[in-house]
Amino acid sequence: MSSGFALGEVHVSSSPQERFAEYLQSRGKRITSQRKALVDHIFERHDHFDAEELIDNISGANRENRISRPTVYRTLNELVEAGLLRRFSLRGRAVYEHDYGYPAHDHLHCTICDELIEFQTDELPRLREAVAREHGFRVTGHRLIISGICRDCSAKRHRRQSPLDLI
Amino acid sequence: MSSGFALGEVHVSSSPQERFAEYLQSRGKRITSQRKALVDHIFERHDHFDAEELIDNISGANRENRISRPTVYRTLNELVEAGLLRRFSLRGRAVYEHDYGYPAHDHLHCTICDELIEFQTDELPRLREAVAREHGFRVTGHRLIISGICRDCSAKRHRRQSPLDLI
DNA sequence: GTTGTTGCAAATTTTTTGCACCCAC
DNA sequence: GTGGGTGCAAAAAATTTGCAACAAC
Repeated sequence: MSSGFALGEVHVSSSPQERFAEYLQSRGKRITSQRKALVDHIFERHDHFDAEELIDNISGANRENRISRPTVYRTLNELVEAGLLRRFSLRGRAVYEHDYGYPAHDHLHCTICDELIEFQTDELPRLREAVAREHGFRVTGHRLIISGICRDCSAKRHRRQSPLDLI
Repeated sequence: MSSGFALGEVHVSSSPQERFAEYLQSRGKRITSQRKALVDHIFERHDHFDAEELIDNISGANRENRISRPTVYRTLNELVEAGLLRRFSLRGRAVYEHDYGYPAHDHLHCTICDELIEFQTDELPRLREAVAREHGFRVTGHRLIISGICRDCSAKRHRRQSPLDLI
């Protein structure tokens, strides 16, 4: 997926690359090859990942143009700030997912295989607002994770589940 | 609040101390002064805390009978396993709350003052089951955190909110 | 007395930071 | 050319573990 940072183009429904470029420019930050490579890589496919995974994948793909661990962490923070990624915490470590061009959704988390399954319901926004109104709370977001055992793991084993349920 | 580990008593609606004692016994684990002190201290009042807070409080109260950091962590894990505490993650570190004698509830999290406000709704369990059924998922729990700005912080400042929204 | 527990120190894991060199603007 | 970025190594923060002394059973 080649994708330059086309700037000065249409400002409607831009790509994540363009959005990130706008964000960087608006802050006087620079568009570097590392940041380009990371955004491209991250938005090539939709799924959940953590910093370690990203570092491994990037290093595996571009052996000579590898990106350092600190830079990956710094860029992930910028992408969250830019509103392109969402971050949450699972088993005590940060997990990221696209927050761009993807409908709001929540997750089922299998405590056995660690898989995240997305689901969507229109009841949440309603509930969110109702609760917030009751408490004079100004909502900016929410995070719902339903934990349990997925269909596959239920079928595979009938052993005890992991005691480590750090959501 | 004095509270021994009265064993062999009624098995209905026992205290957290009793419940923990039962848990320990059932696993061949031992009832030690440290574990007693921790359970007593934790269930003296209802609120949210993290490991560091607990260590500070315990050390402040019992200067001579202080409890080491590793023991606090180990006991917290046991209390979670025993079903007496729930653990989740906020801003990248583990937060605990009672899961005993306290109705199921969820949280509003103020990203400014970091306060947790509890709320309760009977819609969640319904929603949870509906979603789970749809995905062949066996639910063991859930975690909903609605983030935003609480009434007080809204009143106090009209500045920007914290960019660090690691839920 | 046996076996699990504690405290210490050290290791691990995840993430951040200081700094000299480098590169986008 | 200049100010922000990168990579390195090292620090920080949170949590876990190995082990010898110790205490509950």
